[in-house]
Amino acid sequence: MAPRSAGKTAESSDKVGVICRALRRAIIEQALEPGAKLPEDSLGERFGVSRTIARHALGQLAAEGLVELRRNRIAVVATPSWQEARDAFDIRIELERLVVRQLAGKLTKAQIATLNAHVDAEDGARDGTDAVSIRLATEFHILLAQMTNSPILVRYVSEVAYRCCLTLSLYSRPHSSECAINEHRAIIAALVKGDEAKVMSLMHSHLDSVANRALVAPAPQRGRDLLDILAPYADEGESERVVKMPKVVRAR
Amino acid sequence: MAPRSAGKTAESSDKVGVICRALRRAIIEQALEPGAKLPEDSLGERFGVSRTIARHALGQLAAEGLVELRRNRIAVVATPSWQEARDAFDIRIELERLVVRQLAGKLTKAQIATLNAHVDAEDGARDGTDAVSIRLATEFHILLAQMTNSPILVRYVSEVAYRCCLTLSLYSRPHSSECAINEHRAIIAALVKGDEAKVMSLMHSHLDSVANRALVAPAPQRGRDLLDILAPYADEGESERVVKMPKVVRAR
DNA sequence: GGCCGCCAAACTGCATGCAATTCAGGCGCT
DNA sequence: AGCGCCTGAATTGCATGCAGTTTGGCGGCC
Repeated sequence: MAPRSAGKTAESSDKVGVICRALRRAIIEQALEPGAKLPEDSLGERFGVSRTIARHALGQLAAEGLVELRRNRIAVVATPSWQEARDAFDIRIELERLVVRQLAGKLTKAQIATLNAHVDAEDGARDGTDAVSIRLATEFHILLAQMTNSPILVRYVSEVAYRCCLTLSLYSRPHSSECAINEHRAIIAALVKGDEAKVMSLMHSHLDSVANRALVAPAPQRGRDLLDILAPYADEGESERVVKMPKVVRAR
Repeated sequence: MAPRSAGKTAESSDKVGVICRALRRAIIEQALEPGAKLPEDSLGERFGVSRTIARHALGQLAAEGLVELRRNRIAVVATPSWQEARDAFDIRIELERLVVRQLAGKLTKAQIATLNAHVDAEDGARDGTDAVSIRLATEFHILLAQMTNSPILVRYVSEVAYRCCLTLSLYSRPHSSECAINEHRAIIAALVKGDEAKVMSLMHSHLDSVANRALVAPAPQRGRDLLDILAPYADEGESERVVKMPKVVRAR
C-alpha cells in the first residue's frame, strides 16, 4: 500500500517494517490513542512474530517519536506536550516550504495527475470518518515530499507529519481539518504555475492555519494525566541539563 | 559525556544507548569511514553484549541514517550520495535558521558563557586532529539547538548535523572547516544582540559556506564505489517509483 | 592462465528461555 | 472506610540457539 520504493534504510527486514507501518497507520487514524499501551507480547502475537521483532519495531517507532519507551515499562503511544506539538508544527512549516520551493514549476504531468487524483480522493472521503480524512490529508503532504526525490526530506516530512497527526488526537476538536482540501488544490495550482514565492507562502499559511485550528487551547488542565501537570514542579533530578531557559516565550 | 538529560525517547535502555553513542562518535570523528563493515558479533563482543543488543543499536543508527542495513548483509556505515549530502545541508540550513530565530535575544548569561567556552575549546583544539575540530564544530550547533529546549528540534538538528559530518569524510578536502570558528563567534554576538534577521542570515551563510567548501566537486568518479556511479544507468527495477523527476536542477 | 561451480565459514533472521523488574489487587491494620 | 504492605502475575532485558542466506576461496575443467 505505502508506495515506498524498495531498499529503504531501516525496517527493511520486512517483518519489522510491517509492524511499524501498521502501528503508524493505527496511530495516525487514532485507532491507538496517545497513552495506549503496547506490550511486546501482544504485538508479537497479533502479528505472528516473536517478542524480539515486536521490540525492534517499537524501537524504530520510538526513534520517530511516535512511541515512548521507558525502561522496564510497557511501551505507550507518545503523548506530546502542547509545546512539543507547537514545535513540531514550526519545524513542519519550514520543511514543507523547502519541499514546495524545490517543486515549484518542476512537476511533470504525471505528478500533477497523481496529486489531483489524491485530492479527489480526499474530496471523496469527505463524508467518511474523520480519521480517514486526516490520514489522506497527511498523505498528500508526504506525496509532495516524495516528489522531491530526496529521501532525507521524505523521511523528515513524514516523521514530523505523523507527529502532528498525533497531536491532533490530543488537542484538536473534531472536524478541524475538513476544509483543507481547497488549500491543497490551491497549492497544486501554484506549484504548476511555478510561482515559488506564492507557493511557499501558501504552504506556510496552510500549515499555520491547520496548527492554529488544531492547537487552540493551551490546555490548562487538559494535560491527559497529572504527570504532565506536575512535570514543571518536580524539576529535581534534571541534574545535568544544559542550563534551563527561564520560561522562554517562543518567538512567533 | 554527552549531556543528554535522562528519560530520552529511544535508546534509553542504556546498553543500546552506549553503543549508539560510541558508534556515532566514531563515525563523526571518521574513525569509521563510510562503507566500514559493522558485523553484529564484533560489535557485541567489543561492547560486552549479545548480538541482540548490537542489532538493536544498529537499527537505531539506521533510523538516523548513519548506518545502512541490507537484508542478510553486514551493516555498513552509510555512504550518502553527493545529492543526498546537498539535500542534508539544505535541510540543515532551514532547521538551524529556526534555532537561531527562536534564540535571538533570549539567551541567558549562563548560556552565553557556555557557548563562549565551547568556541574557546574549538579554538584550543585548532592544532589538534581534523576529526576533533569537526566534532567540536558540530557540537556547537547541537548546543545551540539544545538551548531552544525543544526536544524535537534537538533531535532533528543533531541527526542532520551528524549526517553532514558523514558527508564531510566523503566529499571534502582536509582542513575544510578550520576558519568556521570566527563565524561561530559572530553568530553568538548577533544572538546576544538579539538581531533576529541578522543572526538568521549569518547562520545561513555560515552553513552555506561550509557546504560549499565541503561539497566542491560534483564528484565525477569520486563516488567511492562504482555502485553509485552505475546507479543512474541501471534504472531498471525501479518499478514502483512515484514518477521520477527528469534531471531536476535544484533551486538555489 | 582463466573461468565456473561448489563448499565451508561467516553472518544474519528470528524464536525461545531465564532472570529481574514492575504492576495489580487483596489482605490486614488503623 | 482508608491506607499501606505484600505477594503472584505480567512484562521487560538480555543471551543463546538454530535455521537460512551470503561470502569468499578452493579445486576442477576448459
